Amino acid sequence: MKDQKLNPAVSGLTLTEQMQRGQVFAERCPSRQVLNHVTSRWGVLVLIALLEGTYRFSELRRKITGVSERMLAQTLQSLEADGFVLRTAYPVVPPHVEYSLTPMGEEVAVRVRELADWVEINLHRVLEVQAAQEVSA
Amino acid sequence: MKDQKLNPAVSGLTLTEQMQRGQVFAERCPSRQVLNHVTSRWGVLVLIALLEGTYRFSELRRKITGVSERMLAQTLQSLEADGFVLRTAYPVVPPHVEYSLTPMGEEVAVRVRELADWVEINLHRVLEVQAAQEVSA
DNA sequence: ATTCAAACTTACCTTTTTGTACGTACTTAC
DNA sequence: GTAAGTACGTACAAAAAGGTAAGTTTGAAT
Repeated sequence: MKDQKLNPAVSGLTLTEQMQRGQVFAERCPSRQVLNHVTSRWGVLVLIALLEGTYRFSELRRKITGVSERMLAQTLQSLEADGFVLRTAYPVVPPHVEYSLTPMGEEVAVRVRELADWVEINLHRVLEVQAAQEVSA
Repeated sequence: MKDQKLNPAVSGLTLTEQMQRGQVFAERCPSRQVLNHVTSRWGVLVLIALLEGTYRFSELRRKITGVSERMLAQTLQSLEADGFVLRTAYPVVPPHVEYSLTPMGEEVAVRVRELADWVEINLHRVLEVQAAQEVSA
């Protein structure tokens, strides 16, 4: 009931949400780990890529410039373990494996993409700040 | 005009945004670095914390359980360099320094918090998936 | 006189993450 | 018959991130 004491941007959360909120600040909360998976260097890019549709392993590798096979495999596995990515393997030779988002994966990916979009769109503002600080430094 | 070919979640972007989109997939794009700053282990937590208001260094340290002084200082510096965090030092002894979000910082932080909120609120779903996979593994 | 507190910085060391290179199994292309 | 493509696993090495502990500065409290 003392919601108004908080920053206005914080209001709009239900009581349940309020109670859940703040757990990330706790050291041992598993939410930190899940968050680390989706915000990991390659996790972010994989999620955004898969929002566009289904991709094969090597297609993803070509799309996400700079990932090693090892890292891509590892990232996909952790996202699969969290239930964000669906792996479909067709038992043919050469192997054919498709990756897509689960419904839950889409939900996170949308948020991740919004963040990435903001960064891309506002990148020039950040670069301006950085440039301005170099001068005054 | 062929927006409909894309995943519906992707539409709603302007042409300019469409053109900017995809730069993150390029290896050397600076947006990747900025993204790494805000999605870094401690960066996420600092941004969310500062959405609640202004904090002093040691207050942040107590709030974000598990950060070392070294990491907190480093994180704050990179966020300041990107123009997301405003550092205000009062020349008194002992030192008094306040950290808050710049307008630009609030914009990112809101997105970061939405992502973190989703994770916290849906954590149980993730844990259920993880538990189910352990059985079948 | 000694301790404490703030907000760091620095040196040193450990842990985690990431990359490189190679191996695998099988088939198609040259 | 040799190379290439597919989707990885694995060993080793380098790089990056992170932690620990100590030092700094100055005034106020004990």
